[in-house]
Amino acid sequence: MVQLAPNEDKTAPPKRERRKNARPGELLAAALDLFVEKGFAGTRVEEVALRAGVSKGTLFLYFPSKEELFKAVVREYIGSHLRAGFEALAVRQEPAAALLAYCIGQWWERYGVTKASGITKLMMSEAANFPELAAFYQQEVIMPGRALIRGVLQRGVDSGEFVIDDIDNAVYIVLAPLMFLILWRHSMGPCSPTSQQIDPARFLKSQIDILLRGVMAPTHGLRQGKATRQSGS
Amino acid sequence: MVQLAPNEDKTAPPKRERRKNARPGELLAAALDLFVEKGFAGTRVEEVALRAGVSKGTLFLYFPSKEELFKAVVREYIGSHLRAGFEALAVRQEPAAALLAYCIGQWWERYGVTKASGITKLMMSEAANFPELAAFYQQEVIMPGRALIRGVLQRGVDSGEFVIDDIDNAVYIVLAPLMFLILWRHSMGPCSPTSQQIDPARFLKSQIDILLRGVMAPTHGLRQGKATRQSGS
DNA sequence: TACACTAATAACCAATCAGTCATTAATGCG
DNA sequence: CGCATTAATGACTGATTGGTTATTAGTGTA
Repeated sequence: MVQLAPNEDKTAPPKRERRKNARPGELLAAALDLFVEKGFAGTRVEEVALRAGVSKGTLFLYFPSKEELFKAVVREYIGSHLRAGFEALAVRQEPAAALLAYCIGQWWERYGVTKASGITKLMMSEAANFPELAAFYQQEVIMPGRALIRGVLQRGVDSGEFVIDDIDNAVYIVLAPLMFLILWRHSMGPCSPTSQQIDPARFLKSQIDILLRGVMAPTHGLRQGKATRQSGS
Repeated sequence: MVQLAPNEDKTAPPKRERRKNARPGELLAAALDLFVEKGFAGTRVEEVALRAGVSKGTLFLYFPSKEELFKAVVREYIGSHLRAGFEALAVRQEPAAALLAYCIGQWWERYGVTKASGITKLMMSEAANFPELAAFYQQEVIMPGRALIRGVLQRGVDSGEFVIDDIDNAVYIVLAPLMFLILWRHSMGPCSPTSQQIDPARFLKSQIDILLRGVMAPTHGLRQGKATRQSGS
């Protein structure tokens, strides 16, 4: 994998490697790691560069500033999930309740549990200090995300499955537990005694059951008593 | 109000004032303002001192470090609310559902809408970067807060009003929308277009109605269809 | 092998900030 | 009034960090 340079016959890799097309991806991956771990302000660009195996100067060769580096991370690691969501909304034809459960499940499995979800926490944390980043995130993530959930709910209303007076508020009621879970996982969660840990799957299931009960039209089912109950220790 | 010093016959107040017992409170108030506005790491102690009308050196005369200053702010502005909560739990004898609604209402009116709630957002934001502060907050706020809500829910279970299998999870289901609301208000909220603003009262009412529906024992009422619906534009 | 091109580097700059300390000046007391 | 006490100051330190740039060294080509 590492080509031996003849400068020293040991296993020493060459000091400088020219890999112009590999650098951006490696820098983005390193930046994601560190932004999630330490926040935007708390991350030093030199550390990002070092983790990506280059010097600080090289980083600025590929991204003009720390802010642009962050924006690139968002585009790379969040944009794809949103696109997948809209794709699902377009092609899946199951009932709206199932679609909602599916979306939330996918959101958790493919985003919530990953490192990338730290970006959401980071934005909530630092939006006030970096208004330009906040505006970017608002435009690039929040508005599409809200539109996506709104689309799911609207479909349920149109088909008669759901009865929702105030869809805008309902969108937030869907979002709140998801945001809370992410926030918790990336902030106080790791500091909590293990006895008080949140079980994400159980928490989400409870919330979704309660939520669906609240929006399902009376004519539709979901009458199983198991809704918000689990047998748990 | 300002005593004229004879050094200049203008309205100039004396350059130095000795007010040993007033300083801590003024510093704490200034610190709350700035911590909430800019976060812990983002706040400069000199700025806190200046806002309190003293020099940086004076601040360190009363608080040995920035971290201790923050802890003092938490004790001053959050501790009191928790004590009030436990007091309410001890003396109020209404049904548990009403007590829960009362607590949440009070929490919002007396904490959520105030500047102090920014501390909660701040901790969620910066816990990862300041483990010592996180541990302090865990001990001083989260554990008592959780115990408080747990107490309310437990009373409902004991009296037969509520049926809750997994009380620990239920505590988080009560907490999540509250945390979300605070987080939103102090982070992305101010960046949102006015058309997409959250109406806190409506949001909370919706969530509580849904929640109560989920935990009320079948024999108990709460059968009014108005639960999660409002006539809204 | 010699050369041109440019990816990569590391030293450098200017700005920022938590915490210190010698100095200064209110204040209360005799 | 005059002095001792101590609250308050602000200049200073040392460490950190975003961003710049002159220099160095891989790489492909002839």
